[in-house]
Amino acid sequence: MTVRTASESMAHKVERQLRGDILTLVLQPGARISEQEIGERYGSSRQPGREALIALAKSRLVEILPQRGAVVAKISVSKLMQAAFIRETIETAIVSTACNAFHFHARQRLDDCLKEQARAAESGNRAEFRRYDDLFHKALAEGAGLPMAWAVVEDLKAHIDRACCLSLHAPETLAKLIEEHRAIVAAIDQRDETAARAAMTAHLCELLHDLPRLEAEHPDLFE
Amino acid sequence: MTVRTASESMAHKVERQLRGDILTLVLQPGARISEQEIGERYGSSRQPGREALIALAKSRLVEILPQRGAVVAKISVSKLMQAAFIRETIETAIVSTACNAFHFHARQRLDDCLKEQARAAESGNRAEFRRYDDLFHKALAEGAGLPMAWAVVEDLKAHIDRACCLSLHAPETLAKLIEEHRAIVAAIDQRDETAARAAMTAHLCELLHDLPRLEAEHPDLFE
DNA sequence: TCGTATGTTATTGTATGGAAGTGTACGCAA
DNA sequence: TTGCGTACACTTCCATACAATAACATACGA
Repeated sequence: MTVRTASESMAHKVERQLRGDILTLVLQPGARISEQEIGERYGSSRQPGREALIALAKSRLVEILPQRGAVVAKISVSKLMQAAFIRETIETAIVSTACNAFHFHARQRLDDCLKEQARAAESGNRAEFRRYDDLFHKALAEGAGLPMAWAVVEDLKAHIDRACCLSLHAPETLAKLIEEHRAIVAAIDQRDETAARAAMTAHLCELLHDLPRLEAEHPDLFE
Repeated sequence: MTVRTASESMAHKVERQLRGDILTLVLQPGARISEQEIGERYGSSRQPGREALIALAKSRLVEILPQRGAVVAKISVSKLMQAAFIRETIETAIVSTACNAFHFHARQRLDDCLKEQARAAESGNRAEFRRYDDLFHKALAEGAGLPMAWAVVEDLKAHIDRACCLSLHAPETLAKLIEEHRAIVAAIDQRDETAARAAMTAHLCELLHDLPRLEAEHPDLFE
């Protein structure tokens, strides 16, 4: 037990896997989880499980009830709307900045992401699609010289992602998302701040359309 | 040992105190700290010390060197500038929102903060002044219906605060800060978004003037 | 029946032992 | 002197033992 793979600590591994299972709704909102249980689930003792829970509680993905246990946080419309608002605020500022100065090597990464994302969309690999979606937004932030901004957004995004997981996007929706990414890149290349901000806003709004329907269909997963 | 005071766990207490000592430069940037040492310093065993270090590493206030120890993060101009940028982005969005709708009970809190802050400024109590400064910004966010936004800003603010701690403000500077707060409130009362955003931007820029001087005077505290 | 007291169980919170990793000092040979 | 190898000290990281606490069930008395 506890054979550490090269560089990643057990605690970090448990945290990463637990976060993944929560974000993909493998662990459903409202589920009770204990440190012990989490440790066993991912092949460790209580201690790494405990650290994972504390870490995820900081992102508000789990709620720790003192002396009693923890539960996977339910999807909160309020938290989701706030996260979406803050995300839009930050990401529009990112693309604004990107229009004025963009690091060369990050520009290349944007194209790579677009390509890989298109491939994932074709093969219907949603996990891969999402991964490159994240990498795209990360590359935008880094290109604008604002890596911390992505760290903030990534944390907020968790609350949005679980809702996204409920609304299974059709292939044409995936294609549309890629097109929106292209529009953002085009606006940055032309240094057109107004267009870039508008493109980013449109891109992020995409996700909120279905929210009322989702809540109606899955009332038990919402707060 | 380990007598828990009602509701706060030892781990949480150690984290709070350690954060305080780092933000006020009692623990200087660059200082090496171990779990053991932190535990002893605040009267606990290694475990709460460890949890505190992990928590503060998440806010990037300490850097954990795997298998080796931890150091108080040096003040990074890059992180500081990014934090300031993101903070300004979020807080201007907050006051924009506040102009369109502001919760009544939070409005009262704003006035309370202004009053208490003025009192702290007169008596020269800087810690108290800061505390009400935070509460003011928090009340703004909550009044706008965006408590999560404050949570994000509060975390980012840490990087800015340490630099602020270096530049000892004169009493007239404190008065000026309060005046800026008043201007923000006035703009919100008049529902003047443009003025509110401008007032907030001016208020936050205040802090960055001294930065080059500070870095020159304390090169060892910077990255 | 209702409310209170008590015991049981599950869980966290804390302390501590031990394994493994990292850097350093030292000795020794070339 | 320089380079190398070994031993050592220090630290994290994980596992586990123990204490404290909250919730629940159950028993008891009014």
